[in-house]
Amino acid sequence: MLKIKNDFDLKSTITCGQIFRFILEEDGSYTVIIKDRVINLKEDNDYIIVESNKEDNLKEIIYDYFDLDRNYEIIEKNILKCDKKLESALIFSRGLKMIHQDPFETIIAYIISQNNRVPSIANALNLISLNYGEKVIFKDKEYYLFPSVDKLKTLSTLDFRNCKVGFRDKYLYEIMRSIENNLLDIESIYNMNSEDSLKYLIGFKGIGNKVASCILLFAYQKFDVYPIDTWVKKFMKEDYNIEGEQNIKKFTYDTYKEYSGLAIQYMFNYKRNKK
DNA sequence: TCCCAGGACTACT
DNA sequence: AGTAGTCCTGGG
Repeated sequence: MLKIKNDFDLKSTITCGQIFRFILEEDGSYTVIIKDRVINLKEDNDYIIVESNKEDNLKEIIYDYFDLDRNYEIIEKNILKCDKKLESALIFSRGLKMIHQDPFETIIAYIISQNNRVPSIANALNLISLNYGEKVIFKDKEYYLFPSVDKLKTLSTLDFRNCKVGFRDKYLYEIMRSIENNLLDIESIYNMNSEDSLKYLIGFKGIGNKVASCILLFAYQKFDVYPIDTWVKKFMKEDYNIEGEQNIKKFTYDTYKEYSGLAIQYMFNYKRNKK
């Protein structure tokens, strides 16, 4: 068991739409599956109690995944300096972290996310894990890890289809081929700038602008990249009177520079969740 | 039963 | 260069 103290808003971070596979337990705690283990996190006053089936390196894994070593206070100050109007969104979203997800799992998850709803996406990812991932028993319950690259390489288009991914089956099959013959080098994206990595990802079938942006923000921590959805459009229209994706991109990049993705995430969280 | 929402691809102008 | 039609699933 691990006890952490941080200005970390567990609920917002897990439920704000960055990840699809999490379980809200009856006691209000959250269970997530990270790398090779199942992890349960429970708020306890100023602390978060972390339990897992594997204790080794647990602190490192949690800090890396929830981005707890980054100084968000400085980022918030910088964003605020660029735009005073974001103050209420920043206060509302304090403690929201950008989850550092596994790139491979994120690529698969967001290809499935195209033209799809959150419950269906989660269902497909759970089926893929159930059918091809390793089983882990934790507190008498069964969980399934996300399958390895090598495991998913062995699947046919039909195998993917049977996991309820629909017409995206061929994209997933093709992306596994691209990984297999090194056309898609997952590690190399860490070393690319945002513009190049966006172009690189969009070059693969099944990955368009929105999916690529999600992958870069949520798995590669490229904070100047972000997806534009209806909530972002609504916020930009209502609060800044800006319309059109190009205009939104230009405005946010001019205003928030390298933290555009984070600023947008704070807006999104505020707009979607405030009463 | 039908209808709808949700991104990217393909095949058209 | 821009755009209508199409691909599936789950829920109303």
